[in-house]
Amino acid sequence: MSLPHAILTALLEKPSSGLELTRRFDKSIGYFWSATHQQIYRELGKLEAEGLIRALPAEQPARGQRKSYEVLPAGRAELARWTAAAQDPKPMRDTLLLRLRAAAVVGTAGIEADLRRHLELHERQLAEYREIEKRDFPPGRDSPQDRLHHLILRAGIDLETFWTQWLAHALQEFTALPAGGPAPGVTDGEASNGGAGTTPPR
Amino acid sequence: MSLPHAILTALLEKPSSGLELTRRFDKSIGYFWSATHQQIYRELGKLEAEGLIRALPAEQPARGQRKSYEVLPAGRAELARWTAAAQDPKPMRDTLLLRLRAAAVVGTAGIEADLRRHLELHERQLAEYREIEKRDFPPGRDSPQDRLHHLILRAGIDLETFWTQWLAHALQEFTALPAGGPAPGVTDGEASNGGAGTTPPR
DNA sequence: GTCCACATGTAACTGGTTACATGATTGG
DNA sequence: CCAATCATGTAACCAGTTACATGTGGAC
Repeated sequence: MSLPHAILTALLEKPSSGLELTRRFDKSIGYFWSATHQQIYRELGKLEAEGLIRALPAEQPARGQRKSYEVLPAGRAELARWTAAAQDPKPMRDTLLLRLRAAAVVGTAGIEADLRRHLELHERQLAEYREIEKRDFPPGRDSPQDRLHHLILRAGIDLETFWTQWLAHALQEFTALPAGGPAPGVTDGEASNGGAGTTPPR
Repeated sequence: MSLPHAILTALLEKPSSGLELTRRFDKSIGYFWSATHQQIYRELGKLEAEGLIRALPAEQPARGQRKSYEVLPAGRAELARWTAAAQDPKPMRDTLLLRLRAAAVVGTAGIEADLRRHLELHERQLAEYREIEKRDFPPGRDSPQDRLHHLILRAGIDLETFWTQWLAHALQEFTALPAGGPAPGVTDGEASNGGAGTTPPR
């Protein structure tokens, strides 16, 4: 139940149309809560039906016509309630770690290139965050809003820093590893054909 | 499409029944790819239908009777293919950061307690990881499998370290912040009732 | 024999993803 | 007036979640 609240936040920061929201979800809020335009339109419909937001007046006969929304008092109240409510952190889900675990069983062949690619992606993201920090948070400005936004950005920066460092370390480790084939030292009873492509992918 | 591969990995490490898998997904693999027993049974069914795994023989008339599975060559091949295939990292989704962003608009009242709680949870997880490291990775042992597993655990440790540090920093920042009410300096045109509870939660 | 823990499973729902459809506006 | 682009929307699907149902075997 987070998307509606992400939208409420975005709309409070600035009333917008569906497409404007979509664009803003490509950066800023989207850095930690992404959404596609289909999700956003669907959710805008629900929020309007529930009376948490309303379309800004300006006679719109629907399709092709831009429609902007603003948050109603009830929407602001709901957002405040949600923000203050206790929520458990979700258990993390990371495919890359899963793939490494799999590689320990079926062999590391092929995965190294993708680690390198991920490292590059994270480095790029980190650079982008640092750029934003330099641009939007020069020393001196520190209203409560600034401090909170900076704090959030810091989380992004530190996370990307973690990933780049860990991936660099992982790649280093890989060069020390024997080879790429099916993991030596691991055998299974009868089903051992070495992992060649016997079957079409699912 | 990661759950089936998580299961294949787990089954290659050790053939198991559905419930055994469920238990193993509460730790180990579950630390970075969690799953409930319903998901697991459903997926075991699919994997068997596709010929990637098979039930170990021992006449089982279904319900209430434990049924163990092992991976077939085709399953191992599919896992190797998936492991080596390039995959983009998923954009991250974090509710806590979203809530902070919302707090910058509707006020920080109430959120501090939950930050403190999260900090405690992450500290506990970190301690658990360190415990595992001490137990399972004493200096000296370093087969390729050990190195990979240790590398994965390291990711967990470093991630939890990041969260604990960031949360501690955030809480420090909070004590310096003015107060808890609706964010000062932010006003919106007409819909400003201060965020009091006008409406029942959705 | 009854109760409880173990083990497998079904059904309904929610949120996110992918593919596609349709109308309006604008530049050439 | 036609193509490209902007803008809103529908439909089908898939993965994960929640709640519940059913059978087995052992402890008492």
